[in-house]
Amino acid sequence: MDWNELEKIRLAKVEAMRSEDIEPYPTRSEVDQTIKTAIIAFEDFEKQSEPSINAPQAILAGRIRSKRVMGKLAFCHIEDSSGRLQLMLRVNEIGQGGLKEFDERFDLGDFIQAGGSLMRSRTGEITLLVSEYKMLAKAITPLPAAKDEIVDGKVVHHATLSDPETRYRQRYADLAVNDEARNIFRTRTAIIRALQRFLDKHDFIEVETPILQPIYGGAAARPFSTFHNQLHQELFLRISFELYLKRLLVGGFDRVYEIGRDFRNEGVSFKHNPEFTQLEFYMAYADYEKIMGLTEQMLATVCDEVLGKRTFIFDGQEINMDIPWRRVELRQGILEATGVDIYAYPDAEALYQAMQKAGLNPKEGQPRGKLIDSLIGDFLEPNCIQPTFLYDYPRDISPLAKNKPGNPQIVERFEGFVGGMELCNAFTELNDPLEQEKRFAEMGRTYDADDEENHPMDEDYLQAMSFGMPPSGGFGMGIDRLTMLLTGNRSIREVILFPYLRDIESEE
RNA sequence: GGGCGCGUAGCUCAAUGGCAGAGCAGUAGCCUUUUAAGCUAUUGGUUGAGAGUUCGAUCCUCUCCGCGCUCACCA
Repeated sequence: MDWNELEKIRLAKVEAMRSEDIEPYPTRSEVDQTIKTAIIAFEDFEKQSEPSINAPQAILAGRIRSKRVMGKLAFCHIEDSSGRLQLMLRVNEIGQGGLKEFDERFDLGDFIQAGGSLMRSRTGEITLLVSEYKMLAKAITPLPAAKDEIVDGKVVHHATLSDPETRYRQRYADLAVNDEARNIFRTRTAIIRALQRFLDKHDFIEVETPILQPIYGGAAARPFSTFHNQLHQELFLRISFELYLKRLLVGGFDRVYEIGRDFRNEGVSFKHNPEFTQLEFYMAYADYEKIMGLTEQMLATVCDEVLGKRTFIFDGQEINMDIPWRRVELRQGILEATGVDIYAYPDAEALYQAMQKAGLNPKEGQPRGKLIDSLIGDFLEPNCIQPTFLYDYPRDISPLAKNKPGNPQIVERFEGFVGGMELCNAFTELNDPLEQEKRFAEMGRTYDADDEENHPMDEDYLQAMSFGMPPSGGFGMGIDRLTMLLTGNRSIREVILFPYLRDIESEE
């Protein structure tokens, strides 16, 4: 490794410690509690009507985040994942040598273990008066944070790491230094737990299905492909879980869900990561109406449990997740927004002409479904700031959804929009194997033969359907998007620990 | 992939076609209740990479790399 000047100075400190038989990376620590438990213990001690003479003792460990040495006395703050605490080191307890050692060998970013008794400093801050300490792990590279200040209990950063590229590439440094970043991922975990609790409570079971698949499907997207060396077989990374989860409905699991990673070989942007996390669930004997209700309930519950309230701010707007959501029939929504009645134009050419007449600048050569998709994206989605369901979709873009009785052109499908973003997608599942086979074939005709979004015919899936699948409702939702909403982030990179970034060309 | 913008010390940022600066961090001191500690002194740069214009380029031009925003594709 190439070390810079600051790092060489710290390496010299490591050498100096080793030369005195002090291990800068000891194998074990004698920590006996977290910072949080120590603070609580001290507060309890103070509350006693007749305080015992001896203040609570603690051996704590954490990363040094600030350091103030003044002659015969030093303060520093250490941080573990439970919180932050001030240490006070005095020659009275640790001697001249002990303080000098701390001053000369310990830097911001180092992990330290400190034992002593808890007290309050003159300014009233709970502080560990240190009687013994040791290095737990020396940091060679300085953390990028300059300094933090605590104002009214809130940490204020001064010139901290803010360059987005460095924050994503060196997420460890970002997390070590930026509390807000850590909180985003705590929230993300809390969201997933809340979803699992909700679904578990509703008698769903969580399952795992293959990520490597011989045939991809369940969504319109280009896959990543890979190769099994020994089997000499091309495999795809899944683009959805749908087809496998529905096989489980055939198998007799009436309520299943999976939370996991999907992979789509598409453009990368602040909205799109090549791998992203989805929740899909399938519920036997439910239809899309029932799923709509469950969706409202589920997301309201997640808000309650994660945020403690139903409202949050996203992109400057307060969003209210109370039940019920606004419901807009797709045809009606498009008619009101653009004046185009999609039911009046049953094929791509007619719809294209109508859109052109309405001055909407449609793209040429698109199948009808894609044209309708673009109407949704351009004219409906941006206006769905408050939670909204669009429902009843054209069958062209929904090959796995069931027809609405009495209207063969429409399927029972809805999408949920929040904050101007598509959040979820659900439908009454098509369970007629013959109809499904027809739909797969239709897709093959609709798209060019070389269109990678073409749904490959999945014979085994049809085989499964032919055993009989109960009438069911299915649901899919982007966890990253939900996290973006609930943490108020417009960029997906803020809510993925290690977002995809281009390789930096090595300078060899 | 297209368009626009950005890239300067470890971090956050200045600056100028003429010797590249500040705060914090670092280093050496002083300092026994600080918390952006303070005071004194001080180190630190291939200005993203490469080429061009120029007496002289960090600045102007071009190419490349990366990031951000945006459009396209999608979730």
